[in-house]
Amino acid sequence: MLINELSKRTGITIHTIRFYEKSGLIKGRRDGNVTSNNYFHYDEEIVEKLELIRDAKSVGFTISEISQLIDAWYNNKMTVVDKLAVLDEKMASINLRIQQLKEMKKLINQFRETVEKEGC
Amino acid sequence: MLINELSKRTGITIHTIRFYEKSGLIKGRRDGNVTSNNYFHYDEEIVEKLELIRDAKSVGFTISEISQLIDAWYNNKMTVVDKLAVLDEKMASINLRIQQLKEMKKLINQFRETVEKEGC
DNA sequence: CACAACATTAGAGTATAGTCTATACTTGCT
DNA sequence: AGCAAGTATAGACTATACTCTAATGTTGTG
Repeated sequence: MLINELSKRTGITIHTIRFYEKSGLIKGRRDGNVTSNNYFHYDEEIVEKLELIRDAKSVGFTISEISQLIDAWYNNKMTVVDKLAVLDEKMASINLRIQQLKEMKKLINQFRETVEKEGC
Repeated sequence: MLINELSKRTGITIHTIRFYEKSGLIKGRRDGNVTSNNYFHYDEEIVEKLELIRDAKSVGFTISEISQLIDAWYNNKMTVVDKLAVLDEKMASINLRIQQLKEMKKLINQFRETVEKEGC
């Protein structure tokens, strides 16, 4: 599929897709049979990657972290050990973030109680 | 205390403290008795606020969200109802984030299993 | 009183992550 | 053929959150 369809499939704008491509997160391929244009083609794997990017972004991962994650998942040049190391590292950072969020919840709950008392 | 001490107490650089001050998150007061300089003075409440800012930043809140949170907590002009609304909203966004992180964990675990299989 | 250390303001610079514009070429429909 | 819609590239622009520099004035210690 071409970029327009990819954009519609994923809900990510063409501009942002191009930005991700420039950033090295995804890579379209050119059709060797076609010489009249240099349009990029994208397959289902790219759709998957963009969905991963969206999910990873929503939890606060940076482009560079997502890049590592995509490498661990799709890059065949990486060894299994290296891939697992990346995945474990990301898992640890997610666990840390969950822990911090839970502490923030506690804090806000304390705030909340004080504010409620204040109201009486 | 002056900005240098505040910086040492909180571990936040003077530059960043000044940036937060310009952004309206904190506000030093000037000593009316002193006319020879216009140094800002900061009290324990400011230390608390900076700690809140650091915690809130670590879970991904933006300056503008943190600003709302500080208002809900310290601003006496806000009604209790408005304060609670802000706190509830922040709590909801934290819960959403935790949910998203848990889904990301699931995803990474799936990745992990596939990679491990691949290694055999 | 010299002078290092500290304070203030204004404004420039950096990094991240887009977002948009201009220019130019290609494709598909009539 | 004409023309709207799609595509590519380069580069400008924006927002957020710092980070740093320069200029200038103040304070405290030997």
